[in-house]
Amino acid sequence: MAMRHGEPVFVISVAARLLEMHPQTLRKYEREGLIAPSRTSGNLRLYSDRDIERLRQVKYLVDERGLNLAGVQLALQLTNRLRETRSRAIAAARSEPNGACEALAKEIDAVLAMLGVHDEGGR
DNA sequence: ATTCTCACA
DNA sequence: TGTGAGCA
Repeated sequence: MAMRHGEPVFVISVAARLLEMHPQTLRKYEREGLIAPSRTSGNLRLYSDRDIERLRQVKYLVDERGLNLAGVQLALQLTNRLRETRSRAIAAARSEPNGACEALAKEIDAVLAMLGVHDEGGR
């Protein structure tokens, strides 16, 4: 009934309530380049469930780990590169007999977890 | 009723 | 950082 990912969207008040954050904070994060919600033709911000997950990660990094926004930016970049590297490791594991790539993927998952990525399916 | 941007202190 | 004006 609900497309499991990608597009369905929430206006800022709903997203803020879901995340227990203020709409103002969400706007600021966008200004700082941490998130890029889509917009309606009337310019209203629309947050997808992917955006919500990303925002959850940001919240974790800020509240639990004490990172400032520059730190979050870095963490987000590290997350992207780690995910890319992880998919390569998975692909390599499929063509290599030894379990080295599998182990590598596991290690990457552990690092992603440190960055606040509590994955759904992973990737 | 809500959200948006901009401006001011 | 927060609050309010004026708009869509």
